[in-house]
Amino acid sequence: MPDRDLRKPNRGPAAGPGNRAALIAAARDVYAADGLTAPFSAVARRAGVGQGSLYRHFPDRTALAVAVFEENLGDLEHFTAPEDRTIDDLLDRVIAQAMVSTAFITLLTANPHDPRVASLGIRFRAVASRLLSRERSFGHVGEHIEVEDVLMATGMLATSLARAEPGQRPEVSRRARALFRAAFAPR
Amino acid sequence: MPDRDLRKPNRGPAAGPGNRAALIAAARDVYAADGLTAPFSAVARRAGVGQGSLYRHFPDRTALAVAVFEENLGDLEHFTAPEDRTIDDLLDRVIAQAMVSTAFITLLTANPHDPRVASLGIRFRAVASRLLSRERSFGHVGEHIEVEDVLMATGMLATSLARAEPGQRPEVSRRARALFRAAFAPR
DNA sequence: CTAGTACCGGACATCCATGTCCGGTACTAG
DNA sequence: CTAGTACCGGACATGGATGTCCGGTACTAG
Repeated sequence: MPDRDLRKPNRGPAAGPGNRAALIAAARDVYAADGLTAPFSAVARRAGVGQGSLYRHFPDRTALAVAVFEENLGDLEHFTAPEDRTIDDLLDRVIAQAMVSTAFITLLTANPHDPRVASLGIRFRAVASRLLSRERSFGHVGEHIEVEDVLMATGMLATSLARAEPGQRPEVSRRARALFRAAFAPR
Repeated sequence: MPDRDLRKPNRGPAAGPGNRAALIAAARDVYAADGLTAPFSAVARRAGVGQGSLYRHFPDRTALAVAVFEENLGDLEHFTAPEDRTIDDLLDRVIAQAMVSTAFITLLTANPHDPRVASLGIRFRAVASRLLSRERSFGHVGEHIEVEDVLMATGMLATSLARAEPGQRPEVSRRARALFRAAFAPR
């Protein structure tokens, strides 16, 4: 993608629909660097786009965040598609995503009421549910474990990672993983 | 405590050191209602005290928060003092405090770097450590569990409660408790 | 009573994020 | 070439939080 000419203050409609993609990419960076609560306008600045274009494409921050993390959810769905995936794998993948940015789970847990966010939450729940029912049928997971437990675990895991210093994250995830593995094990 | 005469805009030094206590009490209410990030000035308003007095007694929000939650920590220390207290009891007490306000754990986990907060954290850790070593000696807790695991569990527990709707908190705490009990059990 | 002191309350200046609005530009059609 | 359109960038008005500053009041000492 060649840089657009930034010398003139106003470049007109030439920027085209690429602006939307640029905003999403910029938002991903900004969220990773400063968290989900970073100033909305910082996204526009990072994208090299005017405030107006930002609000034209995304009326509020949730709209943008959902657009960004749609992609994360797609990754999770795709990753857990194979028949032999486990809850452990899911946790791994969540950790991997959280290493880059914890904003996704922050979004899911911070305001699950918003319908747009809720739809992501439902899809995430479906992923967890599918993995859980299969693992239970194999006896790899205790009968007493419910989907809510898996959701709680992923939420706690990601939240802990979000809070931890980046340098501490491997240690945190290791510890949390051990804790939840023990908790999920058949009695 | 009789209400002070609020008709005149300025009451002079008569208010005395009672202002400090009033601010701490007000802060406790405000934190419980709106969380730790409530406007600092809201505390002054709630206490019926001027902005000036607020900043005179507490140069920044951390100073006030530490003063407020000193009391919570004292409660935990006192509660876990008897010889027969367990980690389960500690979790219970944390839950009980979190039902009223989750701001305490929010403070501990949100900025553990501040030396004033860190000193609270160290005392909390001491409480957990004492309980853990005793329970391990009884074989009530797995040998593989370390203090960090207990701290992580309390942090996760309180954070989950903080995020949950107040109506959902009993359910959340029940579920989280079950999870951690299983995780801590001897193998 | 009077002068001095210590402390109080709240106005206010400052800063930052938000969301709107508009002059201006690039493209399109005729 | 010209007129019209769609869209862009960034200035700006607004609102809220923060921390400072000062006129004023209650108490104390002489």
